[in-house]
Amino acid sequence: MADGRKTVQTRAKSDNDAPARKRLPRNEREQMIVREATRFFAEVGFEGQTRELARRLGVTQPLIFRYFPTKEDLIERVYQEVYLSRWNPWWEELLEDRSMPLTERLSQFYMAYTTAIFTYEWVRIFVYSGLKGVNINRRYLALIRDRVLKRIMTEVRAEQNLPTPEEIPLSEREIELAWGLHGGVFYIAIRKWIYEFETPEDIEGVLEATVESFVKGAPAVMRRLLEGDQTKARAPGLSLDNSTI
Amino acid sequence: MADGRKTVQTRAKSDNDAPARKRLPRNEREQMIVREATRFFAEVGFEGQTRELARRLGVTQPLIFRYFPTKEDLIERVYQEVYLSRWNPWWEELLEDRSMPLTERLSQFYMAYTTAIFTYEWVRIFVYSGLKGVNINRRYLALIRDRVLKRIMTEVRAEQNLPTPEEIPLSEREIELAWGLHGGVFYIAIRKWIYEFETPEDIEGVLEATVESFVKGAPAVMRRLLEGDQTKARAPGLSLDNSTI
DNA sequence: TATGTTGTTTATCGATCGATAATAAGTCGA
DNA sequence: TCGACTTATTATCGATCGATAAACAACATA
Repeated sequence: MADGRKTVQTRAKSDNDAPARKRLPRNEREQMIVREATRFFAEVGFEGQTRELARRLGVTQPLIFRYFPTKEDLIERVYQEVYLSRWNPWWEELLEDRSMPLTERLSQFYMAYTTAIFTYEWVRIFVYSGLKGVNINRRYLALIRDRVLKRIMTEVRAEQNLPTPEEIPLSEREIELAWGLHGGVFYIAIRKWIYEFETPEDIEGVLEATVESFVKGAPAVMRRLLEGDQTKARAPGLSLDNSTI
Repeated sequence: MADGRKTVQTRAKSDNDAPARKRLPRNEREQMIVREATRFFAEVGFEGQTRELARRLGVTQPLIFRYFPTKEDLIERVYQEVYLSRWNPWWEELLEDRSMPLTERLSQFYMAYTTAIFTYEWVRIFVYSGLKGVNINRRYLALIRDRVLKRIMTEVRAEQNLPTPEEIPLSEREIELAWGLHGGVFYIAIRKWIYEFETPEDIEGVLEATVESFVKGAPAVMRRLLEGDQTKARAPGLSLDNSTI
């Protein structure tokens, strides 16, 4: 197996599109490794073997360890590559731009958000690192909660002329309503990248419908919650309440 | 390492609660292995090593292979253990029991559903097998779509006196609305078991609020969709439409 | 108590893992 | 063109993996 390949080994595996590869500048080779490692670990998980990664790179396995002291260091770098600076501060401004209808804002936000992070690499590495128990995930969810969900619920309250969070703090139940929206959206990515199940080709239309349903459904629940009905009793005549006609 | 432990090895690891263990009946030992393997693989993934599993069981590693020819066979058995017959046919009847308000039905369904499958083992093994590309996940999601989501949307249509699926088939967009609800609910389990993030202690209340929001929000979107407005144009005056007052 | 059956352990194999050291080869400035 | 520097490969180590075979020990039966 190591016999007939020796002469060919100065080139890439010969079956692939990989170009000639010898002796790249340090930065270039490093980026190449990180990029391929990201794809590789996203596909097979962090137990993926350095030899297989090297094979995909068209280099030998010890070379990886000339760029990253340990495999764990490489993984850490992959985390940075995936998570770092995919967050767009403009999203937060967008959500509270009241010159625009709330439905429009939410649709635009989720279009921008999903466009940014609904990728094979991001979603799978996020789930893999979550299963592994890495801290990044908890920090990220806290970010979502504080910068997105709380903003959304604040805007829904404003839209309905309900008390501001300064007057009456957002309840856990209200945050959970927003989690319902956000989770429903993210579950599209899970269906696609984790379970490889069918997903709509027209994401934009689905997001708009989901957002519209949320904006029309959540306020009624919030009003009920804010009116002090914290019990588990269903409000009577509930199914009548939404027949606006 | 194999020295001082020899005499102690007839008992369990001695630091744990594991009782004396020698010479169990075949069935009993087999069940014990499957149960511990389920917990073990749910925790560390299917790359978890048979030696560590054996250590947790308080037996030697080769013993596992006297009950399961290969590790893959054991994993297959774990799949069965986790997925098999956790489906309750009564759920389907519940969803279409029109003597009950729809909100009530959906709340009861999701309470029953989450009680049945929101466990550490189920959720994590489901995600692990999904990442692995196992077929079970796609089959399961198809089950959810056909037996749950389509039923839900059929009932929402009936509630709103909209055409039945026999008259006008359910559109992909409507199914996606239901996926939004379902995904939002399942995301609670993901937050808890995959990301180890905070989740509400009062699941029932959250489910009721989420369901109520869905039942009040989805019909408006569906009416718009069924009235032929399939374009991406937002309906004018949308944010006014839901102010029922 | 002797004996056959079967659950369990001991010992070990071959493959594969991350990682290291030594060597080869490409590149650039003098 | 030659030597210093850097990139990359070869060869290999020690640990660990799933799996096998042989020896051991508990239990039922006579």
